[in-house]
Amino acid sequence: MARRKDHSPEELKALVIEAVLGFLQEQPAQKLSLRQLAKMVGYSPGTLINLFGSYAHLILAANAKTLDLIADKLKKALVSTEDPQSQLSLIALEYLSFAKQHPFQWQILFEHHLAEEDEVPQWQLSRIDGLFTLIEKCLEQLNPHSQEDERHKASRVIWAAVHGICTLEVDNKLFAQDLVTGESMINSLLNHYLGSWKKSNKHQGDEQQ
Amino acid sequence: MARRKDHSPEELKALVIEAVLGFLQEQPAQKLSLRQLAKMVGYSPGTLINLFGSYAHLILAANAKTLDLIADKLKKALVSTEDPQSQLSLIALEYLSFAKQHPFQWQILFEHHLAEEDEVPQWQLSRIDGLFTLIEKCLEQLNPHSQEDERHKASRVIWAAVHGICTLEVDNKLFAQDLVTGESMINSLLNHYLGSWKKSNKHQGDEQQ
DNA sequence: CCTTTAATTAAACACTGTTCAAAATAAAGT
DNA sequence: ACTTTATTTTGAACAGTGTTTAATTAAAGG
Repeated sequence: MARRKDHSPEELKALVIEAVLGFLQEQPAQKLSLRQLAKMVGYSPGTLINLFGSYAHLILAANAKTLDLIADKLKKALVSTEDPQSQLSLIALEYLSFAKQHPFQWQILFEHHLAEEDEVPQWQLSRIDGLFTLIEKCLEQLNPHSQEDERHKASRVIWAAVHGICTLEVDNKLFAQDLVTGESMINSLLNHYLGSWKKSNKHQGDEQQ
Repeated sequence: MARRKDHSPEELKALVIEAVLGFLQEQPAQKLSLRQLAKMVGYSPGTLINLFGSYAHLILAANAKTLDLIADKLKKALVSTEDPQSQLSLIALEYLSFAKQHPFQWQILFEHHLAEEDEVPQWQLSRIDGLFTLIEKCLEQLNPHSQEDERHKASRVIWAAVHGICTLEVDNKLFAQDLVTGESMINSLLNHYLGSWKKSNKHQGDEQQ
């Protein structure tokens, strides 16, 4: 039992990740396991472990793929219009759309925690940084007189807020009446927040008291 | 091996929940297990299961306790000032403060998912509804001319946004420079969003396009 | 005092991720 | 072509998980 070489390591990795994401299209992450994943791709559990290092790192690799898919969606949405506020609105709605279409894939992306002894790898961090840069560029178009640290902060606020809306929508924890959807909440958030933000240039109205 | 009656069922439940929350003060939820929890309180795993029904429902009971603790904190913060915007700011900051002080307890509160076959119990839903009512009352003071469905939506937007900030702060996924803290983000969010919201009464400026 | 009732648990069950030595084969060396 | 080396793959064992169940025992009722 050795060297079947049906697949190269990279091929096998891609195969496994595909199996993970396929599974998560229909069942939650709790029901996924290394052993049945191994059965799906026709290899033994041990093989998958010395491919990825551990089950946790296997999930991390699948999450990296998910992040790439999301980044692609957002970048495609970005080019469909010129107006920066519309751009922000579109990428936020695309973000929500992905979360709703792939709820389990979305959940595991943010609920999977590595053991604290090994830190999140660099390639994962730079992926996220790229998404923030996307937003900051919109903000710069929206208010060219804004300072970089203002845009830095606003990008975090906006993303965290949109992210919160998506999370609670997917988890069904908004307890909102039917007319209040994730989409309408994102519109409300962006219109009010950006409406005020783009007017507040020379550092006033941002801090309270 | 039977009927020790060292504790009444309610006493034992409280004891177990205390053990859960105590454990989560120092270790993440993944490292908690029914078996070592049983050892902590000096009972067998089976006893805990027919007390709570299952491990998932045991965690749910601990989460209910957490929600009560949070609700208490927020209500106490509410009475310390009269100004509605300050009230909203204070309860949001208290919410963040709890998340930072009890990160693992906080995480399990929102990352624990019941199997879809049994729905979330009613007493859990009404607890959350109470928190939304808190916010809606502030919004009514902030803008007495606002309509109920406007406040309904705004309360969801604000809470989801604050919640997103807390989640990403706890998970260390904001990737913000040192000056941008969860607190400063909450201030930015509330000042800009509420600043625009309280002026937009008669249904305008809320929907986009 | 005996019977019934109910609480408690040990043991078994079917899982889980991980480790490791053994097995199998492809590639390299002669 | 044959041997050796190196590498990939895995089955089996291990320690752990939540859950079920039959057996045990203490308390309550008559």
